[in-house]
Amino acid sequence: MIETTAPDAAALLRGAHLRVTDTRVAVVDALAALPHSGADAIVSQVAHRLPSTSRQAVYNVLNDLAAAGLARRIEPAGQPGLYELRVGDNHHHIVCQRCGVVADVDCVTGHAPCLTPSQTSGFDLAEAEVTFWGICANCKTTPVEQPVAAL
Amino acid sequence: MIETTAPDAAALLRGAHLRVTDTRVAVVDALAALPHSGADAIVSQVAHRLPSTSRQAVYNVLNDLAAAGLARRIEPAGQPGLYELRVGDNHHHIVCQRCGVVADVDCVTGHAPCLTPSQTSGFDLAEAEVTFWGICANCKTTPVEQPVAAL
DNA sequence: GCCGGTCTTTTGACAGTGTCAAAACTAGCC
DNA sequence: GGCTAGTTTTGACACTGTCAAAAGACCGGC
Repeated sequence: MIETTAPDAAALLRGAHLRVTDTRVAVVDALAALPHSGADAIVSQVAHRLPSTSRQAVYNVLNDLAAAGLARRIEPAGQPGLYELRVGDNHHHIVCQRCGVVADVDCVTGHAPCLTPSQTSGFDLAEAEVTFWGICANCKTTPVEQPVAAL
Repeated sequence: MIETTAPDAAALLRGAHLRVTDTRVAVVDALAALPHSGADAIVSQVAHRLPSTSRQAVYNVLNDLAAAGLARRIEPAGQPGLYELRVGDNHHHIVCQRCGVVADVDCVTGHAPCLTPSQTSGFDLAEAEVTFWGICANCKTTPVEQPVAAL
């Protein structure tokens, strides 16, 4: 499913002053279809529509999207970088320690108590990132298969 | 500096039921001297004392230390894994977006308001990890040189 | 003090993720 | 239609970390 080109993919790109190309539209669609997926998964997804697309092109597009603020890159420890289209809203992530699946968590407390450490060691604070670790509902009911991240 | 073998390195290892070897003591000392440093930096530091130490041995030791709970591995996005000896106390990290230097931040609010997201998407929550991003005092006063290098 | 078993380290190779560079191509605009 | 700058392709490479097997070192028992 979701082979359809979202009509707003092009608009999204234009809005960010990025040229609208097949590759980029396909990557945006892939991101919409597979949130929290790695570059590799995006490459596969894009390949369904544009088999000739190179891995490099996808990396370029993902970097462009991230630079333009259209996508966000997250990188939970022990996993390759993941990309998501949700940006601008301050949300966090919860990662399954067993299977690595990632879910969104809306900003923990509404405002941002965590975002103001008592001592910043002289840093100019730009943002805070919260990652929760746990076991997902699916893994809770399933015997151990293969751990992804150990902590 | 700090070429001295900390007298507690051996004790630390013994306490964790790990054999006390030169390599391990050297790695623990290196971690004490260079907190928040990557495997590569540890290898270099260890090489001062034990030039014959292989990269692989250091990786082994670091993994052993982490597994034994003596060290903790953190992995800020865009950087290789970093190790630190501080464990057990719930502290977080602030990372310089420009030079990559990492500083400790004691637990933000004393207790843990961030550690209880409203909705856990069915996850069994194990722990929360907070990473702050900003510009360190040093980079604030210096024009841009090169992004995320090491110290 | 010596011996043996087990744990560590060495050595060399390899896998995954991501980047660099240059040439060919294409979208957007005049 | 034609031009120019931005994109994509292709191929190679760097970095981080892991795997495997043999050699070596540590620790406990005798």
